[in-house]
Amino acid sequence: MNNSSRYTVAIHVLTLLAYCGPNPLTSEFISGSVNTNPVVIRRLLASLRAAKLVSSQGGPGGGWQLLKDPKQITLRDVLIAVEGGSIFPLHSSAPNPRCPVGRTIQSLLVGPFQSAQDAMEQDLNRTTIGALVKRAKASSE
Amino acid sequence: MNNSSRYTVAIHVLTLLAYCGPNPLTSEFISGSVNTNPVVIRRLLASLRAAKLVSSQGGPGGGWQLLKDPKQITLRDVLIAVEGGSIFPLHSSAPNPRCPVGRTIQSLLVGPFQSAQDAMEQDLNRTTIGALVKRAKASSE
DNA sequence: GCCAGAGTACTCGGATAATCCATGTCCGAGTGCGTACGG
DNA sequence: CCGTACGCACTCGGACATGGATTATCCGAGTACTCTGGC
Repeated sequence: MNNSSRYTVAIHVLTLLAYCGPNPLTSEFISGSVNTNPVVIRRLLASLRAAKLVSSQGGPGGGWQLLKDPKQITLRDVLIAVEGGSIFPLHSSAPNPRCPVGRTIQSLLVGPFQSAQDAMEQDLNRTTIGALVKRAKASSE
Repeated sequence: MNNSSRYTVAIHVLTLLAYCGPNPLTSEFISGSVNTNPVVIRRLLASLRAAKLVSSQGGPGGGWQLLKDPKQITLRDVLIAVEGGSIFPLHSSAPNPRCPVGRTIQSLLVGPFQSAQDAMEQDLNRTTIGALVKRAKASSE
């Protein structure tokens, strides 16, 4: 598993976009909230754009906007957008095929890994960006 | 070897230890099956030893042995041993506390993240190292 | 024949170099607005 | 007064350094077996 905070930051950014309404936000502004570099935000949003969650616009008044209703974006959608495929990557270099365990272990793990990921994604589907925005607004009062 | 495959390699190694019976295996032998460096195996097994899953022995005839019945080791145990705490790390640097989203997002995510991880771990608990060994032996016939 | 001791081979464990990935910095490409000029 | 063309500020996007982390290599510490010499 990639122990990076990409996923958390992605949720943060989408929540911020939804929180600040329909007007576009620049990567520099967003980086001020996340407390990181604008380029990191751009690269992260590029993968979210590939997942059709956001759009980018250049020039003055440009920036990033949501393409979907925040209530329709679940944490599962975000996870898939930033992590791509499986949460549990297999060996980066193939195991030894001459070992009875090495040549079968990957095929044996596909099932349990997929099952565990499905269980997790089903749980993540229960939370939407819209719900996070609602709670954030409630907390800021 | 990518850090992200630590979990898969850990399962591989434990399965191999269980497969090869009670006799200890050296890190060099194990690395031959995983197809990586012996030191990587040692460091990985060090964390499994900290979790009381394996023991190490120096000298001739030494190596690594399981400390528990393979049927009693679940994939969840392995995950906790190698990943430690949470699957979804929060921001590496704290978000901007002056932003209403930044100062609340982390506390808002703790719940959903914990819930999703619980769901995943519950699913991982269904598979044991013993079951993997059984399937590996069945496949090699 | 039996025991003690040294020697040797084997394994883990830690320290140090090399490599890889993520992050940060810089500059170019494109866009939209404002302004100035000409009709 | 109106329309057009130019210039400028702003933003994203990609190319090139930089830093930290992971990995690989090397050497030392400890252990068990084996061989040898003495009793």
